[in-house]
Amino acid sequence: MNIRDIAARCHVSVATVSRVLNEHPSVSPKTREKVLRVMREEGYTPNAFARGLGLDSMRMVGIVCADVANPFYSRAVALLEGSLRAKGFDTLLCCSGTQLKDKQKCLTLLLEKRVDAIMLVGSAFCEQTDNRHIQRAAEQLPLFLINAQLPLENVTCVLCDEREAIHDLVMQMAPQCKIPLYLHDMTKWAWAGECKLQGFLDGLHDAHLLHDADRVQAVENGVLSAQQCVEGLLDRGISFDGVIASEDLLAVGALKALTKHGIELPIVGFNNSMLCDCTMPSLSSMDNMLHALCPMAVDMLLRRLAGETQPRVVSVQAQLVQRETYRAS
Amino acid sequence: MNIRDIAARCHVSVATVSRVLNEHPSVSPKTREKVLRVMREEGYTPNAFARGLGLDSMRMVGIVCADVANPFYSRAVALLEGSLRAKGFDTLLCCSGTQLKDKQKCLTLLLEKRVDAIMLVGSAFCEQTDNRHIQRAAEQLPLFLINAQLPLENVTCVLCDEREAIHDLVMQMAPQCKIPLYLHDMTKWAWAGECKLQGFLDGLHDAHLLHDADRVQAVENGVLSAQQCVEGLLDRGISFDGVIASEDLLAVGALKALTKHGIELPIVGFNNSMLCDCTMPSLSSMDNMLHALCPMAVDMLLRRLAGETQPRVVSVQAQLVQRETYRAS
DNA sequence: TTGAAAGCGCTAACAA
DNA sequence: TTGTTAGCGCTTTCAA
Repeated sequence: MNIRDIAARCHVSVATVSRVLNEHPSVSPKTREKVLRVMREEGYTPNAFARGLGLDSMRMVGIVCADVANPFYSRAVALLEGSLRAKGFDTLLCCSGTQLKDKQKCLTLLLEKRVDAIMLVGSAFCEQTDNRHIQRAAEQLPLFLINAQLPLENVTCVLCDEREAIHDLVMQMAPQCKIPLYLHDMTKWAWAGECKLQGFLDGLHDAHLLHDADRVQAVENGVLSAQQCVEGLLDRGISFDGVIASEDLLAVGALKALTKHGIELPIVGFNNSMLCDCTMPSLSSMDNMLHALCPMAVDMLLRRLAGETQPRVVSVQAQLVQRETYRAS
Repeated sequence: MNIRDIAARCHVSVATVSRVLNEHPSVSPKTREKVLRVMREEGYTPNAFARGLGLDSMRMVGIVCADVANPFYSRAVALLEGSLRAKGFDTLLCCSGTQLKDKQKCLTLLLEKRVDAIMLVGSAFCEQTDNRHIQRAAEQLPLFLINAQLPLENVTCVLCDEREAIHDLVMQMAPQCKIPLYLHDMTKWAWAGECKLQGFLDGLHDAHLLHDADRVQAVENGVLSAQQCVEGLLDRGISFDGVIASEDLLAVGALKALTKHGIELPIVGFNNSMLCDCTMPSLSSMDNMLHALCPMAVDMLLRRLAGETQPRVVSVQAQLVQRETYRAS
């Protein structure tokens, strides 16, 4: 059932049917009613892509993340999808994994689908070496990086300043934590991970705290790994008086280790995930403001599609959400 | 840059370029090379939808869930997306929310996009009253329900038998739990919720356990709500000797309440989410086998697209994952 | 092995 | 207000 069938059944031209579809004003009410009625009767559904072909816009945005099963990404995807849908855009979702080759393939697929824009979620898309695939995509359409930064022409970055977040946190905790511990997720190199780590180091420096080899612990991204790490430190008598983690999951591991040893210390995680309310005591955490970043990115996209020029980088400040494991004094 | 441009630059016809694109054998190696080279030089990207228009398949599947920020749904979406991508299908993601009207709109949108199939994730899509929108969609294309069941023609259901899961769990726990408590998520009516609840009631009956008004507690979907509920019971001196929750989140709340009161009881959650490893003690939970369900659904979809007839309902058994809060004796 | 041309479903410019 | 028609980018049939 296509526009021609409807036109025939109504004894009008396809143009008239098309006008009805697009709510064009210059159709007589009578004709409009007839066309609408027949459409309803026949259960007609217009073909969005046939339309898109001519209009050169599929009203579709490609969202890419490494793995939408990861709560951080799924949150971002949910927020982006919602904002986009509200503006009449559909979401083509690609979980790319972390292999460069697969990420490249995702971008190619999206370009073939002629999406109106691409949003890459997470700093997994900042390669250390080769970012030409991103550059190439950005030459064809608006490309946004969510919570990541890349100095490429035509790439817009909307992110939370995580270096600053951790830096300020160290400073803020300094009165209570003279020898803080930083749990660094080393599962996979990531730009964001490096930023946070740098924030911690800068914080140590600016707060005039001791920086020795034990201050930063590299662990795998999992509760158990963090827990074992912290227990190991305790067993070896390595002292610390507070924990900052690059991920809530790691903070949970630290909390478990400390609780097991009957020790209570300030702990702050990162991402402000649902885990924070699940521990005892509940976990304080840095919120990277996805709920603000994502709608902002969509707004910027719309303006860009409308022809307005937009800033290349927008960065917002993280916010500490205080729960039981740490409160600023 | 389109197929005609490439054809012109190569001094061949568009048909030949098309054949190269589709790896059609009857193109001379020399011609093929030339065309491929020019494509590369010009950075040509074929338009997937122009292709789809003719072939009448967009190689795209619509996945709908109420909210992909919910870890249960995001896990399912991730698994489905991965399986689909492996078979060359892209995923159009729709987070529909729980309003009937929005769900209907999602289906309409997907039909307009001429997706090859639709997968509805979660029992939020089993309305109590009106499922005609699903029926209608299923008349146009293969439609799958993941972890939900609806007695509609042409609708394939792939799910975990959650009634049985809870039923068997009650039976299994009976030696240790004579007066189990069931935390029922009443945030929103859902078919799956009713199934689990029924499973609990059936379990009580078959295990010859007492069924009184206190056995089932309806709570909101959140840690705090469950925690307050259980604390309330404790305060009022209502006795129970084990907790089963319809969601891990609720189990966490129960665990918090009990821990706070220094009480240790068997607790089992549902979904086997990442929360289970985050509590102390770690949470035992029923796994509804999404990692099996989702690839299975995709397999069935492919067979169906290939013309094979498939069973209307496939149901798998849940699996208890034993951690510290409960082990079968 | 290659090319010409019809057709996929829709929009919009132009005519009437 | 309505109709005719030329695209949009690609595939495929039929001929050469």
